[in-house]
Amino acid sequence: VASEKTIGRLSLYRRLLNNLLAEGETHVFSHQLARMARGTAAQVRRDMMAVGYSGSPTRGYDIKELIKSIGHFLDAPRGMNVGLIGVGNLGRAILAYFSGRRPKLSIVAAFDNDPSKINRKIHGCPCFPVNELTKIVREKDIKIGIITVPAEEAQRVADELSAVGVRGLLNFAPVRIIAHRPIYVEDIDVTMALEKVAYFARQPHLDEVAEALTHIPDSEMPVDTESDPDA
Amino acid sequence: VASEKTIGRLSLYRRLLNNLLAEGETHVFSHQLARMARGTAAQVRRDMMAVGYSGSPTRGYDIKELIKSIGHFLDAPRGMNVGLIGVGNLGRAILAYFSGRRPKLSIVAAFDNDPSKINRKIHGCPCFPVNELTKIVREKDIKIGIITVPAEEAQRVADELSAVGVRGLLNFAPVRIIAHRPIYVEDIDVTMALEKVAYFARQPHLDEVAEALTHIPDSEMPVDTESDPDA
DNA sequence: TGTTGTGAATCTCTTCACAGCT
DNA sequence: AGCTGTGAAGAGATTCACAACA
Repeated sequence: VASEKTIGRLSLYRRLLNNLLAEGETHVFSHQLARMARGTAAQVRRDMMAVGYSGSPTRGYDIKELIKSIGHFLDAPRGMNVGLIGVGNLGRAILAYFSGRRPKLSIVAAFDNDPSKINRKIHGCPCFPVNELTKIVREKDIKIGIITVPAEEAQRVADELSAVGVRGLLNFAPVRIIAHRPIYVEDIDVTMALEKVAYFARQPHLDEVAEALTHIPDSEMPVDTESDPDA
Repeated sequence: VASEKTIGRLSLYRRLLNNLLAEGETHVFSHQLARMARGTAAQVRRDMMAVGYSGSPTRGYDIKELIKSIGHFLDAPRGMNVGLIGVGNLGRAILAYFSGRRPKLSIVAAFDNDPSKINRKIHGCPCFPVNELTKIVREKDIKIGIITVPAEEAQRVADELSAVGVRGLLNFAPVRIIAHRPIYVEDIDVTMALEKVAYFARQPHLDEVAEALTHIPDSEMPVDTESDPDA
């Protein structure tokens, strides 16, 4: 078990590694991965400790092997089925993005009440009426729910899902869901994110504020400077 | 200036406070706000220190006043204009959600290349062709960009935006943007979020894991127990 | 030389615990 | 009695810095 932050970064590393692989690379050093992930080399190495993968001091990390190790660590061995509730613009965007990818984490059912949406496939995903939620979640062994319904309905949907044994929720509705049994809830709150951007964008010249460190003069690398401090 | 986490929570508190106000409440205690925000009372009080608002020991916080104070602290006095690039499903979802709200943070222009979308209003927001991006950003004094284009185009769009003086980006594309000048970037990475949920949902019985603490038996409150330890 | 892996130090965030107020 | 505001302690996350290795 690792911290929430580490898990998030591992997911990011994996995506970056897949990109590298697609470009034909075979090995990568911690500082390279760090730069792509906007982090530090030490951080990358620390995260690798969590997955238990070791690189070679000469060649760095073997990309293929590392992807496999991260997969071992992150993914459920037999994958996990996901359901999406609320096929509005946002729901469709997510269906489109995930359709076909990630066999270990596939959206196997969508739910909505609009008759024009139900009983057909949307971006490759079958869509059911919401009143069949319980039935289908059981049938398809859905363990994770993505909530993309309007704010007013989010709590009710969450209650239903957790009652049928769903173990995790990704909630896009601008509401803090109150769970009545142990369940992991991750909120994606666009308003909060936008207000954060507005706040930090406005800070006079905290140019070097956390995330803004993205600005790196190409020449110097953010390697932890194991270099001579007297230089 | 406050930490990223504090800013996020303040944005959340404000939304919760507005809900309370709509329900006719006038005052709130730190532990009430904390429960709604899934936090602790001490945390709430600490965050209040950042905005510099003081409550009364007897009545708690005056909701109206507190909302005003948070606004003072978070919002730019004259507001900030926002532009959205990429009017796909996701872009439309965001336009729909923000249309009309937040006068201090309004989306004043959208951009896309699809001829059927440009030169008309979508959810109340005028839509322009992407090749007019620079011109319109200048004209409308846009300071924040929301990137909802496909991954391949995200970096290019970000470069253009930062070149015209945009100071913050909210990026939905599954790409780590490399900034070439100081600019604040906040990524919303749905894949990462979903994988996080999958990971923690799967943990055997770390029922009490961080976010899962949502499960509160209604009776007992997560007040910091300034109570008698001998009881 | 330049890298990895990791104990130790540092930095940041959260919680505790209590004085002060009403 | 029960709350707020806050110094101080505690937890947690990140970074440093160096031994070990190729």
